[in-house]
Amino acid sequence: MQENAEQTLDGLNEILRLRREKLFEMQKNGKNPFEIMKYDVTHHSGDIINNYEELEGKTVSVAGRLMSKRVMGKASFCHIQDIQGNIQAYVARDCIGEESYACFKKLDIGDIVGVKGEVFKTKTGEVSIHASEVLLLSKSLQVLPEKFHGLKDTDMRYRQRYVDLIVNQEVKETFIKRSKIISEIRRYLDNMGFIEVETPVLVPNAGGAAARPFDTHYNALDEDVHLRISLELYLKRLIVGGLERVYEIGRVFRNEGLSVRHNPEFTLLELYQAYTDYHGMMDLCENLFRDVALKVLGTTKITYEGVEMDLSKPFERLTMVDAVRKYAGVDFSEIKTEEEAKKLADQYHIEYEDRHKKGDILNLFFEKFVEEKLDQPTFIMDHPVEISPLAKRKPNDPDYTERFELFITKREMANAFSELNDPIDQRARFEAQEELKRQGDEEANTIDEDFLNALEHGMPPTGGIGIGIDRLVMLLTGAAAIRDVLLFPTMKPLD
RNA sequence: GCACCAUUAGCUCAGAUGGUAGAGCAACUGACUCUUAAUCAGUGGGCCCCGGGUUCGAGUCCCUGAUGGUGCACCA
Repeated sequence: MQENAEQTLDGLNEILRLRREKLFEMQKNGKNPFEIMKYDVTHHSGDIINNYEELEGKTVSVAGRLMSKRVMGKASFCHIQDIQGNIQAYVARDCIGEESYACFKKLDIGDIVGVKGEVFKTKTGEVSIHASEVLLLSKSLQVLPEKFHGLKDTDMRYRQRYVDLIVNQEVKETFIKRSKIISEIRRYLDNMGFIEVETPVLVPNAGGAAARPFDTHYNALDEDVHLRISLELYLKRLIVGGLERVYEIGRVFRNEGLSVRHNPEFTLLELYQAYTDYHGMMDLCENLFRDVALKVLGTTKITYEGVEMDLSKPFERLTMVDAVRKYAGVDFSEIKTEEEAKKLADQYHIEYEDRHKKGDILNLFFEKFVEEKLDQPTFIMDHPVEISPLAKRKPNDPDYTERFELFITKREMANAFSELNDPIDQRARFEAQEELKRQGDEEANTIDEDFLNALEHGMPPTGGIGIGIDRLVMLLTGAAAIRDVLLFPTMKPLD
């Protein structure tokens, strides 16, 4: 077996060949690093550095990746990297023995090692471990990127995230922060009496949002199925079922383009709360953003791409009609018909399609003139009914709905409604969506009969909200691209 | 899907006007018992993204294609 392995050396470049040869040499001498089963780790790097007073002179053992090595004859320094960061070790021949020191000198950057020794400070004041033992725990056969410039090539950073995580510390911090954000959200909602649920990913009817789904086939039932595009319709069924407060943090899939803020699979939080409305959702959303920022960052003041904001200040609340009036100078409250709206769109050189109605035109004005202005946290409220097939109408203005979207740094961060619970109106809205689909709108919803059946059993008045977790993480970590907050973003295969 | 830009050593990058492919780090050999982008001396390392074309000659110019980045479109 080893002979086979050695034959594979032929095509390799010099550096890779040498590392494999080192490994085979060790294996021949009965020191196969891959036979090491465990190592007794007593401390992590950061704990030692932060608790130096207490640990000085004590013996500790750490384990991690060898990130640097400076050999000065019979004594050396190296850095070991673990989950918390780096710690220096001082390795002297006279302390670990001649044979061990010879092994140490053969270690490569990237090897996994265990170091045991006393905690001390060097002349220059760096907290270090005075090694009494250095063990190779696993061999690295690949070469890490250069220590000073690191790995910059975005293609390789995303495809080989493990390397990115090893050499770019801020990447590791981003993903640790992402994890904290999600656990703080869970803690916040759990404390409010929400229960976390899981609903189907493979669905016969991909509804609850305007998006093209991924299609696949379930062989055992010989049925075409889709990957979900939202969580909405199943969570509302649970409100009908009496669970009162539910949420799900889950992956959804939309068969659409990639961009700096779009990935075909992304993480959505949706929650539904019985006996409240979209005002309740606005308060909840605002408080949630604030609380998470405070817990994870220790402050509500953040800067994203040069935009400073303080999440502790009340978020601006503006209806879509008011926003268009404010930023485009166009007053849709005076527009009564589709014809008037389209004439206005012509004047402002806004392109629309035949099937667009008054509310669609208002939304086009919003997208063209308002979105780009919404840097500070702003709730845009009361969307037209045409673009809100799952939201309750405003009782005194049935062309509009009790809906809001939260915008921060020009990006939609959340979308919420007073949930439509009238099954007859809901059926009519679905039918309008199906008509749009017939007219060529590939993102329109289709009728979900079982969901309608659920509504017919009676759904309490309910507020619901969806929050894009990836974009929230981008905001709180300062990440410029969604790919920087996804461990393994979607990439085109190389072959 | 469209436009523009990029792709050169393991990594980060140079390579005017077409004329034998370069640096730093990493690696290898040697020296060195408090270094830290260690230092000093020496050595090796390349399908210049793939494929065509122009040319006496292409990393460089032209055309296909691949992958990535940015913007647009779609969308959250």
